[in-house]
Amino acid sequence: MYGPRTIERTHNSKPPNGELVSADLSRAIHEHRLAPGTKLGEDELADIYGVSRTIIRTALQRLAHGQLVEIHRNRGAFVAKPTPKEALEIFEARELLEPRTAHSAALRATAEDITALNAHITKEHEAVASNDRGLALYLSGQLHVQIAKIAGQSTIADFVETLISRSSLIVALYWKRESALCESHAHHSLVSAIEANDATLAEELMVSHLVDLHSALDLRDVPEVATSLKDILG
Amino acid sequence: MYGPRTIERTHNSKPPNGELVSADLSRAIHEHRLAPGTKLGEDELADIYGVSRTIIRTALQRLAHGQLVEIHRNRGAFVAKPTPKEALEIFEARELLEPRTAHSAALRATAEDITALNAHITKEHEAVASNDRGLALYLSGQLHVQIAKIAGQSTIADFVETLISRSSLIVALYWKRESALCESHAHHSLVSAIEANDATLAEELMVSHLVDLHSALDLRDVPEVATSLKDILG
DNA sequence: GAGCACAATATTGTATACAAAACGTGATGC
DNA sequence: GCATCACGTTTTGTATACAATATTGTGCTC
Repeated sequence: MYGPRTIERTHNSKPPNGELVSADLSRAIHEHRLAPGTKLGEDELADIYGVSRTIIRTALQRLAHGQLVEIHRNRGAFVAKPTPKEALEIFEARELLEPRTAHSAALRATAEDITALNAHITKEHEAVASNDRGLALYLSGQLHVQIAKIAGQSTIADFVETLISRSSLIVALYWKRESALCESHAHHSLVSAIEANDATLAEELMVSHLVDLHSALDLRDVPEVATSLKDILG
Repeated sequence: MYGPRTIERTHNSKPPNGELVSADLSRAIHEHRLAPGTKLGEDELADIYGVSRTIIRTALQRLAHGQLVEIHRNRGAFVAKPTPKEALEIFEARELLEPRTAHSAALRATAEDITALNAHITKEHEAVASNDRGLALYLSGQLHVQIAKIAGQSTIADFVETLISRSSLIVALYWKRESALCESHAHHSLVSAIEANDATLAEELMVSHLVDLHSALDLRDVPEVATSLKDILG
């Protein structure tokens, strides 16, 4: 089992459009409520969100572009399942981009940025404390996104955002130790370095943090989590 | 004037789907047949391509995700018009990613890769010789994409691809000298370095090539190219 | 009973119909 | 003369209907 796989629409008064639906699905994937390989049927989603397939379709296409879902023609949409090779590439890309964003962020961070980062860390702690593994995972990724945005290079921040999203899938598939998110410490010292405007230290901490994450993956095994039998036996 | 703004569908037997339409539009933007700011009306495009608005819509959304077009809710889709700030960011991102791809490409290039690169260069020369500025521009960008793909990091290659696309818009808006594409030389020496597996040289050549391109832009002026009067006077 | 052909079903792809929002035009009032 | 408002037109947003393709189930043949 893999925990609840339900998607629930938040009870907003307004009918959701494609953007909202994709955001909601994206969040569900981040939080591991939707496992890699899960089929995302259009009619099913249309029922859940109370909209027509038109909306669902645009949402799925949006997610497909971010490579969070794979769309196979005439076969439907599935939560993406990065291969070990792709996983490796994604982490290599992160190791290329993120140290630089940490460096820039340390140089550019304003007082409000620092406040926001610390608030974020607090929320992370709360999520861990209340055993909400999904939320903790999501927030953990979002901290990296936030740092990239502070760096003030929105183009690269966008890239980092997609890498973080896909990393969530990778964690779902290849994470080694069940002990899991002991990374709060890393995040805390990273934010401290940014707060102190110590760019070099921030960069180094980011490198080692990413190496840590990377080394906590087991990319040698082919993952067969929650997939069709055909994939396993084929 | 800005050259012909027509979009023409290639006479293929099969009716085009969203992917084909977006590829066609993308190419038209690359080749500067569609200027930044041009409105892309759905009905108009549906007529041109002989499909329903459904297809056009998915194509436009796809392009919007790649930031080649901007979609304003209830107002329609327009060919994107990067600001000077965005243009700067895009070139900074290229300067971060592409030297590394050139380096890796030099190490990894196979005989077939080299053949393809040289064939590409030949096509570039032909385009320049036949005064097909649009095609020359397109091919010029594609060489960078090809190098990124040879580097074998598909994630980063995707990033480079979007950066190249957007660079085409930037050239349309901010290119300084009309003399233009004297870069054939740069491409030729770059490919030679890759062919010789000289990674360090390839990286250096890429850096200087990008600096060259970058310095050929005039990012201080706010561009008002081919826009509606309202934009200018608003 | 195994394998295959074919029909029934379900799901996606595309086109169209309808609703809502923005735009343009022209009349009206100051 | 200018601004403003109201109406009609145009264009986009959403839902639904229909077509095409894949999947599943059934029965036939060997």
